[in-house]
Amino acid sequence: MNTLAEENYLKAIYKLSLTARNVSTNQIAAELATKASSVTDMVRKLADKALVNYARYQGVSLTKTGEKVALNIVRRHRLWEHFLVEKLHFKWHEVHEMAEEMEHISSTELINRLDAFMGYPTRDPHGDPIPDCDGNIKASALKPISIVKANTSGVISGVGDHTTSFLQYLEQQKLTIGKRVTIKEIIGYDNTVILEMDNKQLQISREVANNILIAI
Amino acid sequence: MNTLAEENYLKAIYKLSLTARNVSTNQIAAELATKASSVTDMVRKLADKALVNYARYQGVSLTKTGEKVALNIVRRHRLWEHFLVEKLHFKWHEVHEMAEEMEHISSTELINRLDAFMGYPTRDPHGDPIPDCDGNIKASALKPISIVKANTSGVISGVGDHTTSFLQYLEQQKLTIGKRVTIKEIIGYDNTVILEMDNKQLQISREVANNILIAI
DNA sequence: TTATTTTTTTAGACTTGCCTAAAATTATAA
DNA sequence: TTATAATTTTAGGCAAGTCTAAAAAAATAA
Ligand SMILES: [Mn+2]
Ligand SMILES: [Mn+2]
Ligand SMILES: [Mn+2]
Ligand SMILES: [Mn+2]
Repeated sequence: MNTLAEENYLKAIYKLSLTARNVSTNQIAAELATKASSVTDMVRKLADKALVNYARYQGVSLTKTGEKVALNIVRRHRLWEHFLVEKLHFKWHEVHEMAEEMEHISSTELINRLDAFMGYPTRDPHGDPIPDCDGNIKASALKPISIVKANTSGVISGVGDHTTSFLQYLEQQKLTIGKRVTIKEIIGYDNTVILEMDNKQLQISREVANNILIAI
Repeated sequence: MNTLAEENYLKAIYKLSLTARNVSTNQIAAELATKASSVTDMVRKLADKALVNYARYQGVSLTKTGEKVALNIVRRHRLWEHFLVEKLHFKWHEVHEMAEEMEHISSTELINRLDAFMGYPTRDPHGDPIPDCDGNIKASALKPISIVKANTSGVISGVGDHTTSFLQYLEQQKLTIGKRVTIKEIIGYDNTVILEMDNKQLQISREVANNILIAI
């Protein structure tokens, strides 16, 4: 149906569309580590296939069809990540690169059986919601720790940064999905956040607090 | 390391090498449903990478390195087939196409964990041996039913034809891996074989008998 | 052994996806 | 509002992998 390159572009456009209605050529190029001119070429092809809306110099958005395709790729990516962590016991920072390859395995039946095999998980190892087989996805109302008020308590439910180094740091600090934390104080000077977790206190930087998402 | 196309060529050459020392351009073209001229191009590239021995008009053979790479692809293919049947409950005739894609997932650690997850299986759903992580593979001494003498008994342990239609036919007849059969008689006229299995008699054609492999 | 057929390689071309450099357009600043 | 800067597109090109048609080599037949 769609080539590997096309799938990667659609997923990138989907991701960028979460924080912008119209995605720019340069944003896509940065996301995919490619050049703006390559993006222009590909976006034209995707527009010909009616997967994106595109007018030159105006940026790109997914069509309804394009969004469905993108959600399907996201579904595959996240289900494979879940499999790698839950069944093959990889750590949450180890799975993304493998899932980048596995998300392109095309069989729908395969992915639906994988879903069933794992008991229809709703979230991937990083807390991101897994779209169902019809492309429905739960928009989770999570907040970065950095913006909640002092004395608020919540459960770590997602991360805003998926890099290996960040995930490894969180794991080392035991700041993992499902942990309950209470924001005790935000220091005015540099926005350092003082947390309480497991009856112990710990401090995290503004940068880290920005990338830990909690459900209140 | 190697591209998807290169991997497919190496696997094809490996397969053809099981029944010929030097594989011809046309044989590879037929196996991969491509043209002889394309094969010549690719075989040159593989020779440059020291994965095959090649001299024009002389055919192709795998180098030691090339064989190791090929065995690794075969390992991945067969482990994924085993996963699809044993964990996701696909039928043995449904898994080959999916495994054709999955065999190209590159992580060695992934495949080793998958191997462990399934308890280090030694054979794929079609009875073919699975190479271990060092590329060691057991050459199985199986015989087609068509060449054994009357009153021989053996266990179905492999198939010589992996097409969907053949596998479906075998399943319908309950002629599956692990079943014990006794060859009662081979009719001289058209080489029809009369078998006994589960205390019942059944007849199979010479063609079918040729493609059922038994261990005696 | 020479002629014919088959196999394999070469030549030239096409598509996909990518690149650099230059031109066009849009955004920002003076 | 005009000049400058940033973004985006166009133009031209390259590598991988494929194809068709023609040439070369090898195998087979007369
Ligand atoms: Mn991921
Ligand atoms: Mn994820
Ligand atoms: Mn197979
Ligand atoms: Mn098999």
